[in-house]
Amino acid sequence: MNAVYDPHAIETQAQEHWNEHDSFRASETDEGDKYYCLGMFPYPSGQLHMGHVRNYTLTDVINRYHRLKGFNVMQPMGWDAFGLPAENAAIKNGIPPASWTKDNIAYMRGQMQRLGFGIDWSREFATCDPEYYRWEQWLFLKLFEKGLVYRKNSVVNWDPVDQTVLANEQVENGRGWRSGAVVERREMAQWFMKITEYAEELREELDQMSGWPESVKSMQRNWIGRSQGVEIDFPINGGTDGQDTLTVFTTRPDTLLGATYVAVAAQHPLALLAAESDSDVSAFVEVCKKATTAEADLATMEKAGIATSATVTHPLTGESLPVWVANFVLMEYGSGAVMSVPGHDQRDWEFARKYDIPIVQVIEPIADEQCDITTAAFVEHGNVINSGEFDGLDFDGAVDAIARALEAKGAGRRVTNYRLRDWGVSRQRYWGCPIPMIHCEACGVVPVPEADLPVVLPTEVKFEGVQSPLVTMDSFLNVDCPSCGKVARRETDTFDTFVESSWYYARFACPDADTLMVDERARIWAPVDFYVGGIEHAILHLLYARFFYKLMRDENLVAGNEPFHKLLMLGMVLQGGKKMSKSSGDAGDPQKLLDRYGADAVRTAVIFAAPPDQSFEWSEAGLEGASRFLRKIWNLVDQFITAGPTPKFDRSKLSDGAQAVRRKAHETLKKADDDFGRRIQFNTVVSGVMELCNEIGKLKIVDDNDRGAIGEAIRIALIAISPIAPHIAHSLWSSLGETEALIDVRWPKVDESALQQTSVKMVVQVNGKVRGNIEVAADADKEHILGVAKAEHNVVKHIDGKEIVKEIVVPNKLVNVVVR
RNA sequence: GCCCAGGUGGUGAAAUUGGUAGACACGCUAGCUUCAGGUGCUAGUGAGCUUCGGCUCGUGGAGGUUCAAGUCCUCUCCUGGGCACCA
Repeated sequence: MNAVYDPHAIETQAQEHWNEHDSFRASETDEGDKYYCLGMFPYPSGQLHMGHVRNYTLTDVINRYHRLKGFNVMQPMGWDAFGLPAENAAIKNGIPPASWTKDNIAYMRGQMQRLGFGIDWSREFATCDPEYYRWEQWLFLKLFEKGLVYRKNSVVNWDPVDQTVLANEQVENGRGWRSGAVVERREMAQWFMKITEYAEELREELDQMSGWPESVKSMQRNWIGRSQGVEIDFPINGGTDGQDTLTVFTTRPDTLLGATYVAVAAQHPLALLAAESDSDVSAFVEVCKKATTAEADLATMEKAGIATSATVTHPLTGESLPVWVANFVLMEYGSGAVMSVPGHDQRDWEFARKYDIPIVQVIEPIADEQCDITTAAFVEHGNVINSGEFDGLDFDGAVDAIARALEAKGAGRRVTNYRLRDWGVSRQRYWGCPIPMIHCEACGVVPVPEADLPVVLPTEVKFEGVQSPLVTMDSFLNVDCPSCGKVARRETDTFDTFVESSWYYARFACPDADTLMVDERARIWAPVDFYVGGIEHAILHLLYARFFYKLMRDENLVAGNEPFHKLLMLGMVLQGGKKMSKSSGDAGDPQKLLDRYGADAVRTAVIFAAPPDQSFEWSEAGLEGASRFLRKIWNLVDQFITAGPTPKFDRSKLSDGAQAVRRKAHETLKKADDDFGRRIQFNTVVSGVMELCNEIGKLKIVDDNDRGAIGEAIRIALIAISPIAPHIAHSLWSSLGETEALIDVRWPKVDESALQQTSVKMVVQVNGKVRGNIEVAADADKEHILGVAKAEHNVVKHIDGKEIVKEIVVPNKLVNVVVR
């Protein structure tokens, strides 16, 4: 072997070995239980950033560890290839999105190969391949047949200057990012998937998903947002046949008698009706149109509203309540109208204060809680007051009594409501999967016949302005109506790119399946055993993917109900305290780090920097240390080999020093196994191996028997570090004279006898403060330990002449003597 | 605004079940080696005090539970992620 660590030479060699032996080719028939750990596939933005390196290194570590444990591992890679950045590049540079994307993929694939990931490249695909996206078109048609897909109007951000729909990201302070024009809300017919049909299953199953972090399950639960309450009909005074009741949903029917007004969204039919005859209302509705569709903006904006001349009748008291139009009521949620109880809802309270609407108290506290509705709403549950026959009831009693009273009058009903809305999948963009629908003047909307799939997205396009080229492309647009045969127009909207990422993990099982979305191999590899990706995907992507898995299950394509058995949410790699983005420069580009330090050092540094679930600010500082550590291992093994081959050894005849190193080696092996397999914390594996190497380096070897034990310790260090730094481990392993390549080796067994200690060090505390250290026999009893502890000279100083109140002995850890 | 995380030395972090806070590294300081160095090695490195034995303080902040709290409870501040058309 070379005496100097040369990462580039050994990394090339190791990768050549793996390629020649097809080490990462996954086969359904290989021995061992299948294991499928997947990192969320990347958007091919140009080059890898450190977030990618971290994600796929972690995935590679987990998969390589499972290889060592004898599993049949499948590690694929693909490309989430549709999306906005490709269009932006096309608009800016005139390069068609398809070729831009292809070039990016080629470059990033090269970087991944350079990093030595154990990927089965035979399974690679990009979501912009028609052979891939044809199957989501196929599924969409199936769902259309089943009634799980429908079309309705929905609000988008409209840029009146560029005449285009904007993504929320493209709206900056209410203005279009390119034109600077004030963005408007505009209604458009869009395709929706009925994810709400699966809301209960998606919610309920979370309780069984023990492999998912509680935080993610909690976020999803809140997102689905099941709430039980009552739907109440308020008759509209002077209403017409078409519009004679206003329906609201509330989770607090116990406060119904405290309602002093009702509020509707600016897009609500009642608001639009009022706007026709009232110019002030009309002006307010216009102002509300000039707002983005983002919920965060709605929630933080100044609450505002306007009274209409309309009134409704309280279903129980018969009282007349005014109807207000308010900017904080969401048309998308519930019925787009709320009853307002300013005494017991803080937002209603602030609104009532602002507009001088009466505030009535109908709930009083049970215990000694603060309640003064002149200063704030009282939002806790309590007992009903000022509510006639319902007075004195507690929350449950009041909900029940009021619901029954409403039901008896036919003015309300108990319902379960979900916050989750159906998934709008239409995007008015070019670079996406065409929605397989046809618009015929005579027949209306007609699905593309299955035999005509895929509807291929034309890739030879010229961008003129910001509009999708499809809209003006006759060769794409014009099509014979499948129903009547007359000339019709294709749908020019494409799918939300979340559709592609909702099922790609199953396609990796069988990327070449050409007669089915996924074939029987998906029943072998799916579900994914371990899914790894950024915490920013905790809700949307993971919820849509779960939804799609159930859709595929219902088409008899996959086994089980959930796509991801275990889930690891990575913290973000930050830059300047923020999520890394393409625009933040090349500081995140790993290329120059790879060139300078090599793949193993980059991998080790990114693993050593922080535990996986923690966000961290990227810095190159760790590279130097990682590189130094690898050099240290190299030199250690080099010195060892120079002294000759590894002799056999008798574990009973080791020197004390060699015995201690051997114990450390087996401790490290045991801890690494636990860290890799159970704790999913790999930075401590690196530090563990560092400690082991430090101890090996310090030991003065006395004889050949000791040398045998050191040879064992070195091998343990190499195996333990191999998932993280596989190239150097591969190289040194063969330099040690091992004939089997490290990639084919199995994780060794811990020798429990090596872990045994004859004596243990313990800490002695007096009143919880450390006052000394003692060493006692490992099997010493409590009395003996206490005796030694109380004899320790510094302990004596602190207990002398005091009364001993309590003595606590925690075996192998500490003694605490409590004195007075 | 709502939901979910996180906050520990100069820096990245460790402390797994309530039991020695700061392992392992980076950086810095001093010394040695080499000497051209992006080299290697040794020692020191939380703050303050010290009679050099030790002592006091210390995990964003305030309170609490406990023999014992980074860890559990209550409140609070700050930072990050998500909020349905960025992926």
